[in-house]
Amino acid sequence: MDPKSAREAAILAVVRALRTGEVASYGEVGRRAGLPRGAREVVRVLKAADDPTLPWHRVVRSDGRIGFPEGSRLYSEQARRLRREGVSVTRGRVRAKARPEQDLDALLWRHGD
DNA sequence: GCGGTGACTGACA
DNA sequence: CTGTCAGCCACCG
Repeated sequence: MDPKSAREAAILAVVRALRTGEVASYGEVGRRAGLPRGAREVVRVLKAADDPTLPWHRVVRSDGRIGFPEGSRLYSEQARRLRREGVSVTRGRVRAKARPEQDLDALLWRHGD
């Protein structure tokens, strides 16, 4: 198989594997797909993807912010989809569901803030 | 081939 | 907290 579509397939598989309410950064998706410096390629693949069932909204920046400029159409689209999954989005900041009893947040999103 | 670009990132001020 | 900045890398004109 040609290596280009192999990379794309790997990235798409990683994104599709994200479960409801789970978020990952572009860089993290790249790493899981075997591309340690692939953040920008993840972006390219997401942009080019035509699959409407692809959960692209679960991919955000490494600092926990949404990749689009606040106020843009895609920004609100992503924020809406995330909130519908129980992910809070405040002032551009995304974080997984707060679970005081479990430490799921740290597990999924080791941010150490 | 070459320079510009971007849904990025980590480091630093 | 907010900004730069240098790396990064596939794509595009």
